Amino acid sequence: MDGRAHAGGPGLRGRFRAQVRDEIKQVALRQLADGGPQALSLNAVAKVLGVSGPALYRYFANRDALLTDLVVDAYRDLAAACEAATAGAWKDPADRLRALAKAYRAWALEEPHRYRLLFRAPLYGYDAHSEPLVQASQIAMNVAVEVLEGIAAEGPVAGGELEAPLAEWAAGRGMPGAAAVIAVRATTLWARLHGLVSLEIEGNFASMGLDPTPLYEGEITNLLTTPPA
Amino acid sequence: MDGRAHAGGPGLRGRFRAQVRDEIKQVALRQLADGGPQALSLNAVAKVLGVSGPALYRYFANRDALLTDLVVDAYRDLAAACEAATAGAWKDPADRLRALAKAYRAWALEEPHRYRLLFRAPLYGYDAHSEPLVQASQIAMNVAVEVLEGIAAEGPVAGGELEAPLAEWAAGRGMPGAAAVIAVRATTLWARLHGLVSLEIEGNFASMGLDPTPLYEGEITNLLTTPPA
DNA sequence: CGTACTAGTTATAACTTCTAACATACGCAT
DNA sequence: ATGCGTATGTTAGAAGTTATAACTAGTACG
Repeated sequence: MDGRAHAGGPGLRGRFRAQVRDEIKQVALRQLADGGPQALSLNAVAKVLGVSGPALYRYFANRDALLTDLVVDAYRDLAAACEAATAGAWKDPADRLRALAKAYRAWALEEPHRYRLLFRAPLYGYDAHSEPLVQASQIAMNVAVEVLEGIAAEGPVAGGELEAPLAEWAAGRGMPGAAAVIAVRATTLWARLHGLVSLEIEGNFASMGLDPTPLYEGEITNLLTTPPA
Repeated sequence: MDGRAHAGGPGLRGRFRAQVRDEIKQVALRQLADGGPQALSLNAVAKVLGVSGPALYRYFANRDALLTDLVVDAYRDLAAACEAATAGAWKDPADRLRALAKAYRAWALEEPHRYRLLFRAPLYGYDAHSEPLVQASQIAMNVAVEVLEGIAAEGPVAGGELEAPLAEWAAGRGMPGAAAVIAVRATTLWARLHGLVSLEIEGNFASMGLDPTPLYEGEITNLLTTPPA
């Protein structure tokens, strides 16, 4: 309880700590890229970094903590990529939605191991969505919501059974203005994109010898012409 | 190279072998149910079965071989459940499609660990879809194709860019009659179901506090009213 | 009835995660 | 400038994993 600065603070030591954490995650990502989550070994990471085994436990409580951190980072990265692709001014909001879908797919294809990480129950023993993970996943949803809001604010105001819980959810996220319709469309969009991307990166389309690009276009067009709600 | 019967044949020894393999898989599934693929340990399985460690290697080449077997079984089970739910005579083929979606979702919710197994790259080092796995996954597709064939044989004959490869794929599967439209709809159906189911079993909907049932209904209805192609 | 093959055993190597006990070195406040 | 205290790294080791090797016992089949 003395006035000394601890490692969590912004002191020199804290900065070094953050830097090492990043280095560890970088190496871990490389190991994860070839071999999947199974192949991520703290020991191997330590060896690459030139330190010996248990040193890493000063930076991450355990292997799962490192994985969870990677998941959160991945959610942020995906959301950032989608935001970047949809930023700026757009004549046709429909084009903006298409750009969002394209960016989502592109990110997943570029780093399939990280995308896979997102949807694997992060800690099989724990609650599937512990707090930080829920928050991280919502970042991605926010982008979808924002893009869809620009498309059809004039859409049907919805009277479906989903309205109540979705309106509540929207309110809880600080966007009480967002109608339930938007939320329905956002989740539908997310589910469609995830379905296609997931099948694509697992090779299910490739094994059938077909390029799924038209399927993506079809789903987006469908969402634009006959939106749910 | 003598005339003796080997363990693979239908002899007494072969039957015993098959039975033990099944027992192993059963115990493995139980371990997999709580703890995920990470928690599946051959040693632990052996201990449960009352045999000691390396004995299991007489029945499965390695841990991944066992996992692959479980994946194939899961594909067959899922397909069987969908077939059973759509068997018999149906007045309205649309209802049959709804029954298919319901069965697909129900199976996944009943055994999320097995569903997760399906879409996890089975052997990270190998080709994502080695031959037996591709075959197994096609079983599930066949059900979707068959159901969709009954719905709108009169649908638009499709002139999209997907027609050529899909027709080829259909022909290669011994259903040259199936138009490319059907294949497009089948893959779209599969992707939509998988997207929703995947988000549901990972808790993404639950974390938002909403029941995705209407989303399923919406997607199926949409597929019926404005089918892709 | 004997042979050849199978199914089990133990021992062992090379890994893994993670804890404990200990040494060092460095930043911070005095 | 100097020393305290913390953070960081080290080695040792426990308990677990996959997987191989060498060996033993049993049994189905010709």
